[in-house]
Amino acid sequence: MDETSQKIIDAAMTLVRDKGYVATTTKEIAKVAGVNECTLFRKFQNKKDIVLQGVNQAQWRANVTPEIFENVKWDLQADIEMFMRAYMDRMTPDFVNLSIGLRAPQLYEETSSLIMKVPQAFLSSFTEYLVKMYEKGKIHKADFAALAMTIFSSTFGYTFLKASFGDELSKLEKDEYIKSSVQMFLKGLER
Amino acid sequence: MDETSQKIIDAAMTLVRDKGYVATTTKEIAKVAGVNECTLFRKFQNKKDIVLQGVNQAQWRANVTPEIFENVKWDLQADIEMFMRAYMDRMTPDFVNLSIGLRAPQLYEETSSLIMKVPQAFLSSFTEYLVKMYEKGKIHKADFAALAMTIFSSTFGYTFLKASFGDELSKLEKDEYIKSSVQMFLKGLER
DNA sequence: ACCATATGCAAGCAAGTACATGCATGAAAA
DNA sequence: TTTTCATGCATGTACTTGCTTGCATATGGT
Repeated sequence: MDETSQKIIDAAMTLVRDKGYVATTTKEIAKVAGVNECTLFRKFQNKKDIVLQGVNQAQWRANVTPEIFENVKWDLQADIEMFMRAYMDRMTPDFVNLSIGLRAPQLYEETSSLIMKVPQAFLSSFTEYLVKMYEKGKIHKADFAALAMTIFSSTFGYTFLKASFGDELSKLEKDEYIKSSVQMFLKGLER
Repeated sequence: MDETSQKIIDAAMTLVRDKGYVATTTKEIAKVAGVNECTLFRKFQNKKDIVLQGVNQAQWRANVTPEIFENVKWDLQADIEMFMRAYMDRMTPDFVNLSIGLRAPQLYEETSSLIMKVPQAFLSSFTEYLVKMYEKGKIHKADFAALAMTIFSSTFGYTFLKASFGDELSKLEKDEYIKSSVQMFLKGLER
């Protein structure tokens, strides 16, 4: 990837994040990238191509993969905190807004599976973790997929609400939120 | 509000929900409403005006207000279930998608406070409820604003994820989700 | 010195977009 | 019956949008 193409992709992704795919014009992409508009079409087939190449770059993805949950300590409190923090550290407001900016009918088909990968990675890793904790006798029997969904939803929900409304909805800091949530989850899980 | 204007608003809101504000054209609004395009501009100042009048109509809002939480039973399990169900019944996938469709730079300033009202209503009502439950000696002392945020986030998160990905992310039904979540929340709250 | 390549610049094009207007028509109110 | 009003229809306007093209210039490799 040459420097010019990268500048174009970065400009496009930034704009999509800030105003959405449809509202992002090729003219503005060129301006932000500091290149002439026709250069866009020499480097890429069309506007959509720019964004699709962007979403396939590591730096324009929230890097939430099953691997980041590898070093679990088999301590419920520490591990749930780690899971939540791992998600929140990677899924920054920028990535939340980018995911929403990509929600255009013209793109949805090609990006939705990619966008879904992050929640999927979290959910399956966490469900697996709970099952193993049960096998170790550390938590009592329950519907682990459902509990994983609850804990993920609350993590996702907080992240999304913060990205959308900032401190206007809740002034609660990430660390406080995690701590207080985990306290409640713990008692519902421990045997 | 005459019938024609209402048809125009309904068409506009439906399209904004399905493809977003910027991608929604006046031509298509007219087509879906079954009127001539120029009629739009006889009834409304401009495209934005149509949508703004729409968001100010009750039927285009998820009717989540503090009043819906009035008939609490002061029974933790029943009440949390009621709170979650009340939100989910009103905040349908259609409303979730509409909220996202309204996220356009041209509209954001005038609609964000309206969109935020629903989470605000839920959060403040639920925090208030927890405080009263504490005063009644039914739950132990905790950071009630934080706990309310956790429970709301998980409710919001599930609703949003379902609206976005349907059953592809989780096949969990609403009722199962509520039941399983509340079980976990309960043990973390009860004294 | 020569040449390939990348880019800027200017112009343009076809389609689309929000919005406007003058006139005809039909239905309802007077 | 006459008048008023809402609407359709056709046409138009000013502007934007994605995308293209031909030519000039600069840069760096050989």
